[in-house]
Amino acid sequence: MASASSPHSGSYWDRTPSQLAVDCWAFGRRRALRRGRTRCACASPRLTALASARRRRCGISRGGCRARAACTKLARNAVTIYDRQRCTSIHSYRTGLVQLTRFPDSRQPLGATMPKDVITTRAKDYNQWYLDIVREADMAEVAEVVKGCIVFKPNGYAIWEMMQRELDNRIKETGHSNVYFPLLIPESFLRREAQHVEGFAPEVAVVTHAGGEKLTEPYVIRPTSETIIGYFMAKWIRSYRDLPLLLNQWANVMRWELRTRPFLRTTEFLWSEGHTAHATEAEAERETLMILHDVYADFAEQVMAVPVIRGLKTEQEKFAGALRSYCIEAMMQDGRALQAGTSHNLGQNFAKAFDITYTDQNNTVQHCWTTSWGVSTRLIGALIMTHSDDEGLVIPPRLAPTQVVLVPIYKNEAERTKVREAVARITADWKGRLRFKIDDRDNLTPGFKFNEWELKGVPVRVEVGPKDVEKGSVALARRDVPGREGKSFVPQDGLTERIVVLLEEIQAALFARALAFREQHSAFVSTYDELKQQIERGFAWAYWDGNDEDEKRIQDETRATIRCIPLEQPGTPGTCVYTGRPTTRQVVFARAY
RNA sequence: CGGGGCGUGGCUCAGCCUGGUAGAGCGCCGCGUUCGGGACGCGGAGGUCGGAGGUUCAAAUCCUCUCGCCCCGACCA
Repeated sequence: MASASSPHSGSYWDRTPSQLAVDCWAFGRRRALRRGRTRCACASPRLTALASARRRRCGISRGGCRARAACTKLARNAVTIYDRQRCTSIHSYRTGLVQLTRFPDSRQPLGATMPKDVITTRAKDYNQWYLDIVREADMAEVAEVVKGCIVFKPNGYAIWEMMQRELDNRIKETGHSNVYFPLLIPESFLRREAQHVEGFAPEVAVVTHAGGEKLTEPYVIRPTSETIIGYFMAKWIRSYRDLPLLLNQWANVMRWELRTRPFLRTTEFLWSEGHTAHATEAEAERETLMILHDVYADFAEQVMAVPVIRGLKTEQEKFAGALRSYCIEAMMQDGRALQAGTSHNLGQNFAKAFDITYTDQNNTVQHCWTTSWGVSTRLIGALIMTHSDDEGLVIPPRLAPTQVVLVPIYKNEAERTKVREAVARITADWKGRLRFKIDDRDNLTPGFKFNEWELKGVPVRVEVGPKDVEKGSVALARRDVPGREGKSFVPQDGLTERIVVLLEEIQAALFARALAFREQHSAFVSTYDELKQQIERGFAWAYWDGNDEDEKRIQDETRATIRCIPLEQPGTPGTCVYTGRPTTRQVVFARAY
């Protein structure tokens, strides 16, 4: 990805809207202008070419212009420069010698704000598109004062609250209780489980001082809570009658990542972490899978409209300290995989490390079998990258904090009164049935509001203007079909019912679209060459009978990993894509976030 | 930790090479005209130029140190 660097470098210019690209600007300070010593500087080969053509037309010899008159003339044909983020003019002299005017073939008026282009298109730069959505939909802001952290702004946090609500319901319905454990964990706790410490040690933050003194034992800021919860479970569980112990915690955790991206990977993130203890392995396994299916996959597909593949992680990819890790994997619009949730059967590893034991019916002391599972604010990233488009965020109706926005339209006081009455009548029965907002800000034009709500992903927009008041109609626009195409005019009668139906229709359409995308970008591969090609497009399904080393080698060579061994297997025999050995097991390869 | 870039009104950035009055657009505030897909005019407020030293009659600009952020890589998923 090119970086937005100084205006003198090519990359900066290459990213400005093409037909507006700009050519050259006079620089130098006023004193220089007074002395007639202004130079014209040009950037990027294309712009240089444009500028020299213009210079020829203006009768200026090479090397920029020195004379005052020439400079004025040159500048008159120049255009202002637009900055990438706001696409606003960043440089125009209104005084002095330099009067910037329109570039002849530019269709945009100078200085006017430029719509569109505030979001980089997906085709141009997927990475930048993602960041643009996060910023323009006002979901989060990079907290530049705290490395790798973000501020969850109201629009982003509201989505998290919706996720919390839905997940919390499911977690409680399946018998779990919420608890809260300390943020700080004695460093020694982490070391008790060998694989666990190996997995997390490099990325924990450690508190060494407090109260003005060095601590005798440092605390780590929890990267996850298996250890401290394990410690307390050991105290709480005495007999089989205390089992199963089913806990969930809503918390923040910290993992010191080197490379971060809003929501997808941040130093601190919010999540739900479940921790349970059971009497038998079978029961723990049942719990692990139940969470995967009934809580995580169900939430992802039914609420987020994100189709997921449920699978088992390979040894390579499993949680540090787990017996087995299961996951749900989703496909983003660039064909890369995103792990949207994990559920681990921890076996007796933590039970042994923390001495979590119980006395069974036969008065024998046994180690418990524990599980843990989690989903995080990363889901917000999954949401964005699954449904959103070049116009902005798209939120599925069941998850949308605001499902419907109503924009009243009027020119004068008389119209305003009429429209307002109609709006009151129309929305009378919305309360309790729809999550809605009425955008009655009167310092903004309707057009601006349409775009803004589209940018923010509200699923349905209703417009009510004077014409609608006369005709008894409204304009109804659906976000999953952006722009004017998604707009239709419908009668006010029965509108509420119509919207309720439409919301479900949008929900289903989003899921169907995401599923179709995933299918189009998935393929079965039988050779290593095919595998290499397919992971450029999306998911590669393949027979697999390799070992850890084979897997690592593939990752080094292709940057792709085995995302999971899907739980649904075809069951038919085939040959391993890498080793050629016969097997019935298929896996999914992909590049991952 | 290596390589690169950047710190100037709320935001995005000019100005620095060649030292001499702090600039623009957007945003914000006020008034007026507008309002069915990103409106416009006029007026206004707003900046110890990241920090500390140094050079100089004079530093946003030159020198030294320092702090911070971003990008690419390494790491992680």
